[in-house]
Amino acid sequence: MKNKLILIDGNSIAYRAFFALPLLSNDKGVYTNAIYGFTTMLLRIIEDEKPTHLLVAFDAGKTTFRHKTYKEYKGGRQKTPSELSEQFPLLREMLDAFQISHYQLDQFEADDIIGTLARKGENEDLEVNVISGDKDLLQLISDKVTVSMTKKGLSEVDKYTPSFLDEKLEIRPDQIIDMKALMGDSSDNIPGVPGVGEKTAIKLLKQYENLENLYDNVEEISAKKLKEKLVNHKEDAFMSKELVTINCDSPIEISLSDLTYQGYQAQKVSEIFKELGFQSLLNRIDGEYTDDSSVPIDLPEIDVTIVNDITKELFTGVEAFEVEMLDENYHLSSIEGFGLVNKQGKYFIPVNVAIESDAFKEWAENTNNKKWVFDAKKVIVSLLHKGIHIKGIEFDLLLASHLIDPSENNHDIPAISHRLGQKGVFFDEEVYGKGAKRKVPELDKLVEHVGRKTNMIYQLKETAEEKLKENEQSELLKELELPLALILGEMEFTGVYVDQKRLEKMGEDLQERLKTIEKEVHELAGETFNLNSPKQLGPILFEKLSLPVIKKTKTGYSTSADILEQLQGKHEIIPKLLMYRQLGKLQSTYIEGLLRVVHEDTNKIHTRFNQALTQTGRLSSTEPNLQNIPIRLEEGKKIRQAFTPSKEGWFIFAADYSQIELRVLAHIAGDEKLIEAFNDDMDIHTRTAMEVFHVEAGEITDNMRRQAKAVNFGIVYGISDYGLSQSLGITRKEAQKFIDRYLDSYPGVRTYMEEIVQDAKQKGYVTTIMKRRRYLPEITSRNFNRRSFAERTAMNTPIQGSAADIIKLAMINLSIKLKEENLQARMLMQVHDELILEAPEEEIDLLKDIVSSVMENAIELNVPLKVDYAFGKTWYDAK
DNA sequence: ACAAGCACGC
DNA sequence: GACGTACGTGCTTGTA
Repeated sequence: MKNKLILIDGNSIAYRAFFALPLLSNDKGVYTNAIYGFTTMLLRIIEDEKPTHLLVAFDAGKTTFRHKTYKEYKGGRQKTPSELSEQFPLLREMLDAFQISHYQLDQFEADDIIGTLARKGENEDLEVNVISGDKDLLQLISDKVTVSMTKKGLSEVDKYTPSFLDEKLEIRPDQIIDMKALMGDSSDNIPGVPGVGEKTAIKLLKQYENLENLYDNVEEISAKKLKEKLVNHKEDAFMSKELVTINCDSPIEISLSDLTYQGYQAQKVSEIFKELGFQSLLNRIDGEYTDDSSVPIDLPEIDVTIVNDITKELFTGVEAFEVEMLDENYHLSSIEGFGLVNKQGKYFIPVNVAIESDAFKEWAENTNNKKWVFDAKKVIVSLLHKGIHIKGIEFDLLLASHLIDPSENNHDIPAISHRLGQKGVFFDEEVYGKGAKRKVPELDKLVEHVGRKTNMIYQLKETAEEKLKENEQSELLKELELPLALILGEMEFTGVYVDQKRLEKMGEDLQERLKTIEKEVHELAGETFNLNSPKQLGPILFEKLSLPVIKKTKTGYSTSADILEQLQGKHEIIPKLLMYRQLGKLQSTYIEGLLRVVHEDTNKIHTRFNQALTQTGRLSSTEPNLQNIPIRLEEGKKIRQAFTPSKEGWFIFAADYSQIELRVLAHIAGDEKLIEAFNDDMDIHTRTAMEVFHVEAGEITDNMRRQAKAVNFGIVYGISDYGLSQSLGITRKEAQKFIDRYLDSYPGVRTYMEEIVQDAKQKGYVTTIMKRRRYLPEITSRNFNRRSFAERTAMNTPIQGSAADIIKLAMINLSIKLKEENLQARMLMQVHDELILEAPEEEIDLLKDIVSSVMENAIELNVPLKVDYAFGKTWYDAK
């Protein structure tokens, strides 16, 4: 049998594994996902490919010989996340256990090591296979060298041979470097020729073979723009070619004979698997060494007592408390048990023991008993479902973690504890399994897990509070987010009544109209197809009906609404498709979707507001999302007729802030003109139009106001010139001109924008009025796009985040006021800048005053806050 | 189970 | 025909 050499691009595969897998960690809190992914791949290679020679090559360090050619090589790259870099030493240990050679070489990259050894192997007549996710390596392909390219994830690879490459890209292996030289590579910061992408590069190479010949004949290129760019960036192109060319003659100190692979020692490998917690991989190892006494977990022991009888003595007045559920939706999920940790011990309380106990209820409902929890709102709501009104929550680890750094997207107890430097808790997934396999484990496992989690809350409270104190955010948690959690919990528990009959009736009407339109579209198309499938629709529009292609997506033709709108008038199928889309959305998301989440027992919708998710401090809403119920188009707005008060004779009352973000901007920026505009209570879009177009109020056309509105919108949401150009259907240059003129008109805003970016660069973060924080590490990136995005975020987050702070303050004050006034009125929903309540008729007049004054006075700014309100028999009518 | 494409709100 | 473009949630298709 022929000898087989496998060369693995270590960095590339580790990166892929890291991003493809969830952030797993073992019982000691060490992250293991990249190692796990890497190892499964190794096992598969060893089993399936049976290599005789094997090597894993790594990149050496920061600088390489390529940096001499180009200082900016790989510039602007995001730093390797620490969660990944900490896995590399362990990965090397793993390779040692497998007795697999691994190698790195100062000043050279893994690519060069692989290239050099691939050529050597080829010369010795070995069958060579390179494994990587980096397309640059395709240049090594030959009759004897194949390259396996990981696709999404790790389990799938494309095996590139010369013929496969020809089939895919229609070029030869040696042309890869010419292609890359023309295209550039933004991830490695290789410039290439701007405006040339894969398609153009290949077209050029088909005609001219290589870069040198292309430039010898550049004069004959007819496309003017393209030729100009090629000529202007000739140097870049040749330098890029040099950069992407793999050095196949690197000064390596190892030879092929060092790479011989003779199998691994099962014992060593299984030891390291156990250390890393790779239970599932243990039985994939050959050899006699197996240890079937279930693997002991060497987390420090934890002693959790199961409580079967609750007495007052169980409580000390300060305890960590946890409600354990397997389903995210705490309105529906059953409770598996409660965790309780105090200075006396760690306890697990079975559900019935707790809720049938008077002592438990007394403890929970007494505000003097302080509770430290994870996700206060979940605790509040799940106990409300059991008739218990828990009070005295003075710390929430989830909310604290989100305030400390909202960009962390994992706020599980294990993830937080890892960040705060504590170990000793499992991920839910490790204990419960995932997907369809998720289930409640045996009691002792459950008890231990709940005990560990609750203990972690107990342990981490101080550390988290110290961090908050450092950031001056203690008040933000205690006075804003925690009280808000209680209010949101009550809103969710109260729920919103929906008129199901009305929804069903609307659904039936829609169904008929959809069917009619579908038939008409099929007739116009001359065939039946699935209207909901862009994949099927694309070819019909752009091939069969020959409509002009405006935009393509990765997988085919774009058929999005803005594209279809541009095709209006070209074919009578277009308006029908747009109507079908509009009605189909209503039917699936808002009629069927809402009906699906109505609770049987209450006939109401009980959303969940996520208080610890967004980067700016806004809330979000799920199951259902009550923050995106249609309003713009009349057809969709009718959905709101199904949202009605829950009691006879009551009304829906809705109040919204007028232009709160722009008012906040006026305040923060201290811009005189903008402040004046709001003091005079002017129509802000008209005012902006006057400033931007230098005309008097009377001369403003509808179109000017529309454009000014889009610019204001852009300022509020931090969109780019590109974003503005899209929303106005103008060029990017024109959009940029609008932005410039806006900033000329409001010089205070310009100064603010400049200063906040500088400030963010210096501090690394921006803050809101209430000291909410958002870190912007990419603001110093050398990558233009990343940096620009961070800059816009720096400008926008204080505006949007402060607006979010203000409405939260208003909700807290309103809740207090409603109680003081002994009103039955109650809040039901929050939609970023508006509050929706329900109230008995006799309270409406009072509410007009109370709600608007509480909202307007939530905070003192140097511009007035303005609130509009309305009420009606349904949400639709409250307009 | 997951990605892609699309569409709704602020 | 470039690369990526405010924030979210949730639907349907299509492939694994």
